[in-house]
Amino acid sequence: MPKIVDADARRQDVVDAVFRIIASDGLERASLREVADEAGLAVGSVRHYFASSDELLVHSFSVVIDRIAGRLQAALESVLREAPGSPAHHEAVLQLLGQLLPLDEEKAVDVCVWLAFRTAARIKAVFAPEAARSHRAVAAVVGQLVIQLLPDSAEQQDVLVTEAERLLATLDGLCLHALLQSEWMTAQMCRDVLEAHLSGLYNGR
Amino acid sequence: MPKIVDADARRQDVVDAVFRIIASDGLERASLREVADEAGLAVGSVRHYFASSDELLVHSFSVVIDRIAGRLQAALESVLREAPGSPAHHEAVLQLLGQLLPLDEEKAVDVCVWLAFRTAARIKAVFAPEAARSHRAVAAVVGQLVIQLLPDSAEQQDVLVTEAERLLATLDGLCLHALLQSEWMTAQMCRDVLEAHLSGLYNGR
DNA sequence: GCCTTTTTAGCACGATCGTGCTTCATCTGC
DNA sequence: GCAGATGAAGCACGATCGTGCTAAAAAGGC
Repeated sequence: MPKIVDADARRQDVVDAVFRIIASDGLERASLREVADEAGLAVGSVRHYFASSDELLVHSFSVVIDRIAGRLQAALESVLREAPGSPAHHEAVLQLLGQLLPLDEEKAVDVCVWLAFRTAARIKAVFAPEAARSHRAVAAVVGQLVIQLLPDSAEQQDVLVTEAERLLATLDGLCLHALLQSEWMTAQMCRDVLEAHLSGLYNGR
Repeated sequence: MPKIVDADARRQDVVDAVFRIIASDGLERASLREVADEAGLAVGSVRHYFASSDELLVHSFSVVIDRIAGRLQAALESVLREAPGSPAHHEAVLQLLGQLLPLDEEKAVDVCVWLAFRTAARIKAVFAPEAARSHRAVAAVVGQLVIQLLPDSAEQQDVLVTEAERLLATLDGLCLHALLQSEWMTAQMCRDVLEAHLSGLYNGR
């Protein structure tokens, strides 16, 4: 009876439009009208798939979290497959950390949208649950990575926590700088900073 | 002839209202009407002192940059007064880096407003010049600090640049986390992370 | 006491926003 | 072929925004 449309695919098209708008014009410009235009639909159509503006944005937040967390998880498994200390292991670690940086066009959109939602969650309470989920997911992966990199400090829980938090902070700071000063914070500079941080991790303990 | 009002003081009152609104409700809520209400004035009065909304916001950005840069400069002079390696020197360095973190209520407002304007500058071109000035000012201080902390690497320009950028990234990341997850990223955690980073800097080279 | 200039206050316009609601088109199952 | 569910589109309302503009209020100089 109904007109058959792949609803999930349509929803994803709309979410992609949201991502493009946030990446280019910021979260505050991601209104229903702008999103509908970008997706080539009418406002009423977008609202057919998302009950409200908040639901659309929260769902978009959720999608970008899943995308990033999925890439992180896959990269973590690559790290765990390599022998600690080997060059391949080192490269896999760099690859993992690079998932959180805007090193190519696709990841640039993702981390930009991701950061926009996280900062917006400070003000807009509807984003808070997803922001907390995002934080837990990333912290879990980076925490496991730090445990892997600092096996000698396994008994010193506080050292592991501090180092995980330090690595997380450096990553978020790099991400911020790469997004705000892209001409200065190049991909090479990101890699140099990560190398320096890792070498400090290896030698320090 | 005129009604005598200290125009500069009035402008500062309005700017303070802008700060409070941004810190509590975000930059996008800092409209002329909200700012006027917060300052206890009428919209027309605010517009008497600031030609437009953009001028008000850009001037507010400039004020917060000067505040932070001034504190950084003063802290840098304290650092330079102490003998490198002494406990007093170490404490002065921590004090300097803490100027960029929301460790008390006053600094929390400042760094929150500061971050809001910097991220907005990615989208709103009117903020770009001040954002660039902010970046230069902070990078100059942190750069001098890194030179002071790594005298042995004075000839390796690239090492100094990388370490300055790494310290900047860690600071911005800590600031972001402290603002977004204030219950987890406490002042003590910030200090632990900074201590770990500095100890890595001392031993690494 | 009045005049002039600064300060304060307010109105009105067009633009944008989210959203409740209605209307039309489209396609499937019978 | 047609009934009915579903997708697509649009209107209208109230709220908020920046801004051009006007007008009242306040206060020092004469």
